[in-house]
Amino acid sequence: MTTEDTARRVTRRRIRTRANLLDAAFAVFAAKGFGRVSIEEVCEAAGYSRGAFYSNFATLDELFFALYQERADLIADQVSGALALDGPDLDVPAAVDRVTEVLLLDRDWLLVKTDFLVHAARDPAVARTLLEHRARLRRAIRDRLARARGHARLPAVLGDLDGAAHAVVAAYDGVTTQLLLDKDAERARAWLGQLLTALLTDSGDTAV
Amino acid sequence: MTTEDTARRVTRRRIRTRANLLDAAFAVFAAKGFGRVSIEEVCEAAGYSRGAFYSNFATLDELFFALYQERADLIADQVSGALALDGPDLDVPAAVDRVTEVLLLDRDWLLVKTDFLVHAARDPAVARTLLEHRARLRRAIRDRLARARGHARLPAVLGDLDGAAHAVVAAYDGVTTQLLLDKDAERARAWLGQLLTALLTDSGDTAV
DNA sequence: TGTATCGGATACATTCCCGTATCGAACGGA
DNA sequence: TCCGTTCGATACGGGAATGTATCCGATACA
Repeated sequence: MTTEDTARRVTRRRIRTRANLLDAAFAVFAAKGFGRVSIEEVCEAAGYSRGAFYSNFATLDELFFALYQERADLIADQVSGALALDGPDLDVPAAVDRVTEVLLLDRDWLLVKTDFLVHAARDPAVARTLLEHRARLRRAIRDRLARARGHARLPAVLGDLDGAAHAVVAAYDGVTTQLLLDKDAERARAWLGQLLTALLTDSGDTAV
Repeated sequence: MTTEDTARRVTRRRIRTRANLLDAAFAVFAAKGFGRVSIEEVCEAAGYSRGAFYSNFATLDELFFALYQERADLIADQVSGALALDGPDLDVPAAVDRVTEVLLLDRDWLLVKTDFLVHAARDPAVARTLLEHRARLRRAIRDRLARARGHARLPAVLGDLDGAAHAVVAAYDGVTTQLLLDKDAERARAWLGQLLTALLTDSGDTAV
């Protein structure tokens, strides 16, 4: 259990401290990579002593987990929101633009997210969490595609809607990898758009 | 400079030791992740003392770099070989099978490669090396596609052959990410096959 | 086979970081 | 305002990993 079961007066100060630690940790992780960061560095960046850290977290892993959870939830909401904006007809380029705004724009988040992936790849319990987040993302995409059906027929090879959603996520992951290396966000967005168009349309037309 | 300029008698023993250190490091990195591995652990796994390490490498980063370079070259050769097997007509499923055999089967390599990606994402010099390796991979793919042209028309959205090669690599990266999490290599291979079919064929037919 | 050089083991000093225990101050409720 | 609780700072001991300096056995070459 991460959270204590004993009932305690939860102070505002505590909440603020915790949030500050998480924010500082995000910045430090993004800059140096999770594997190269010490507890002390996080505390220093946040302006606290190690006592504050141990009062809020048991290990750096625990903090990292909480950090990921928090930010991933935030982003999942934003994506859902961005996908919900359209009416019943799916304007692929516009939707892709809005979504990539959320998903590809913040390089720091990509870095931290990839650190977390590496972490999860070696820890089944952590992997489960990440897989759930990805499933949530796919669900949002699938629902969006379902609403737009009739306008865009999917290529048969992808199978059903779940297959298409899977493909979208794979394309996102692939573009992310390249973006991490070349840092060219504009190109990445254009690329993702092309990939999705190629994947989601039957004929390869640029408009759906 | 990594290699010394001074001329020295290069002993066989040295070569063997270096290779042993690299092999041991690969295993340890795969198991624990680069960020969580100490120099001592590598030496212990290889059956040497730290003296041997410092005699061959200056830092753990340097070893990691050499390790990646070595293995990546090996794999690039294997991929090129696997792609060269076919005749002028491109049998997509067969080619994909042969290539994924190399690219997706060794989970340890995927883990280490992702560690290296994370590393490269924060170090431009390292990133350059990784980008070059990816460019080499794309070149092999592009050449293969070029040889097969006329049989398979590419979707217009991907642009030219380079675009198509880029898309193939992106698909590979995307599938890799998922594979790291669910460890289902069989599914990953099937998935990659579907994605490539969807990306590389104009009509979405399963055969080219 | 002899010998000069090389490679790796060992020992050491040092630095960094961790986790805990304790204490004073801030806080929230009455 | 007062008081009990909680939060975070400080101080401490300990462990682990680092990098270096030194030494001895292994190795290549005559």
